[in-house]
Amino acid sequence: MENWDEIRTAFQVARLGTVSGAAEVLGVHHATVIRHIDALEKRLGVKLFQRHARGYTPTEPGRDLLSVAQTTEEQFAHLVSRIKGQGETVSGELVVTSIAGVSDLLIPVITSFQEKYPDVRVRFLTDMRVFRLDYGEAHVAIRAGAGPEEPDNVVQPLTRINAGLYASRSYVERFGRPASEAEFDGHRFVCTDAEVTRAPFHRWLRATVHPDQIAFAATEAPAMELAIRNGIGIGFMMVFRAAEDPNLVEILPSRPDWDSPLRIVTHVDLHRTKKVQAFLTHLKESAKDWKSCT
Amino acid sequence: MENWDEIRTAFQVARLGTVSGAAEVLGVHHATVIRHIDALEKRLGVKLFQRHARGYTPTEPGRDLLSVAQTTEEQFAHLVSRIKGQGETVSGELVVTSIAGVSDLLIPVITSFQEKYPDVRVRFLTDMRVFRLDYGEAHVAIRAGAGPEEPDNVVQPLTRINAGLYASRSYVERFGRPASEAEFDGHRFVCTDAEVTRAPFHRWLRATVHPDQIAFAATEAPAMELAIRNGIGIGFMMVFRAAEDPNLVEILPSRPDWDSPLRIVTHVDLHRTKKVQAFLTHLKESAKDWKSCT
DNA sequence: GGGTTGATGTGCAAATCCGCACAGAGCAAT
DNA sequence: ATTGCTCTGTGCGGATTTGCACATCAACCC
Repeated sequence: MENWDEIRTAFQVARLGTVSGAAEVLGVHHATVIRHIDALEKRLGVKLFQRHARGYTPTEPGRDLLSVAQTTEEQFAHLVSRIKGQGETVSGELVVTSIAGVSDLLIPVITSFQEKYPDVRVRFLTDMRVFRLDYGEAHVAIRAGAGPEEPDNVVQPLTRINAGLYASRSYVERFGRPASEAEFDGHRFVCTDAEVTRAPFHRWLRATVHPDQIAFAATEAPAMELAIRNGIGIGFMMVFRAAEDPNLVEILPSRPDWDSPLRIVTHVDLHRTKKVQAFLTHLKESAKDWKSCT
Repeated sequence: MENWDEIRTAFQVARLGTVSGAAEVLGVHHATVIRHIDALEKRLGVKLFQRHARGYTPTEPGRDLLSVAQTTEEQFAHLVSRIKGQGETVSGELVVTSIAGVSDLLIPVITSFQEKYPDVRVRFLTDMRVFRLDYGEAHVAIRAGAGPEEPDNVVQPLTRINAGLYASRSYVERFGRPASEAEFDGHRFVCTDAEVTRAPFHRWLRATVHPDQIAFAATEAPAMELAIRNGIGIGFMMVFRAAEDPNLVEILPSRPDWDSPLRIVTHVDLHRTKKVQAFLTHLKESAKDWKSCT
């Protein structure tokens, strides 16, 4: 069955009983209605209406079409009200993606967001690969650094995430605590295994220490953290994570060039919706509290 | 929601994920599909798809539209198969109308027709007024005489229905039995009360006997029959009805100009359908058996 | 890395569709 | 009976829609 518009026209004719009435409701000329009916009947090979001077009386197939199209119209009306309504209400699905390193920060934000908007079903995705917003894979992405972005993505700065150079107490007791970069000789370090990294502190560490001093390298941040906590070597950790562990010692004072900017990235089409906007404001509000722990 | 065709276009795009694929399925150019989507989104004020170089990914409203339109397409497909199928099968409703006088003949025909086609639900209407086939009031009408018909009605002769002049035995015992029209003086007659009647035998009776001889007049045939049976006077009855009553005496031999032709009338649009054709052949077949009792 | 494939997006011409005007016909009421 | 109103039906001019061609871009394969 092709041409749903003709079904809609026939539906109004069957409902109202006259071509003129249907034309008025549909907002078209009555000649158009006649032509739609003629075309539809010709394709079906069945008369849908008995024509007479007082109007069109639906035949049995016409009454069948009437009842089917009646429910169709109601379904479409519900669909439109849902679609138009959901552009203004905060409900449905919200897909958030981020680098794994900040999931500890985001989970409380998402939790409180869900408490504020119970109708929202949040999916939180973390993966090695970068999710593509223009493929509809996520509504909001939290990314680090100043990498390139798609042209249709709107980028907003969120906060700066501070990294610090830490070692465990057991490491310090065994190897001592260097007072500055000059005393790094003979020390062991923990670094990322990835050849290319956008994290500025890792680039700094690579440039500062000799490759032989890298005692442990891993691709994932949790493994590196565990290595530092177990005393394998000195390495970078998020300040807010290290603060929770009294067994860690800050080796050098924090430096601004170790900071990594966090960006909020959304697709331009989704950025305007109330749902995304609600999450963005909630996220930025929550980020103010992060300052205290970074 | 106006313009159901655009919903259908959006449905195919959401289902297939690409504009090109939807265009091929719909049998239109892909530019048309793009314009339909653009127009629909513009009117809804909501993006239904995320556009990217590999195709269109439906957003949450787009997926909602997909599921709604999916069921719509199935409903329409079922509707079309029902409509196209019912033009070829004998099922559904069949409305038959006739003058009240021949209902005794038609009821057995309808009964055997229903036994032959159990899926058919027959409505048999008899009324004083003439039902209008072009208003869709009935599929088949059985009418008497050669009255005028609507231009779109197709007329077929069914049979000739014979009327005879009868009186009850009690009347004959009391008033005698006229051997011919010449001996009608002093006799009492039963006739229709309607000023205009299409029945030829009633016109003949009006023209033959003096109005004062009409002892009983009624608008409905059963009343006249009862009057004849009760001996009020001489009157016309259908031969097939009088044959059942041994208490009736035929006054004059049947004459051809008393016959009334029965016509089958159908609307041209409905005449082609299998359902109507099945009833017509069944009716004509049954009418052959009537000859024996007329 | 370059060619190829298959996708989206846009200007322009053609075809289709729509609206207007008018004719025809039936019903109702005066 | 006649007038008036309403509804269907059709030819024609115009406007919207469609199709075509081409540009562009991303992904894939050799």
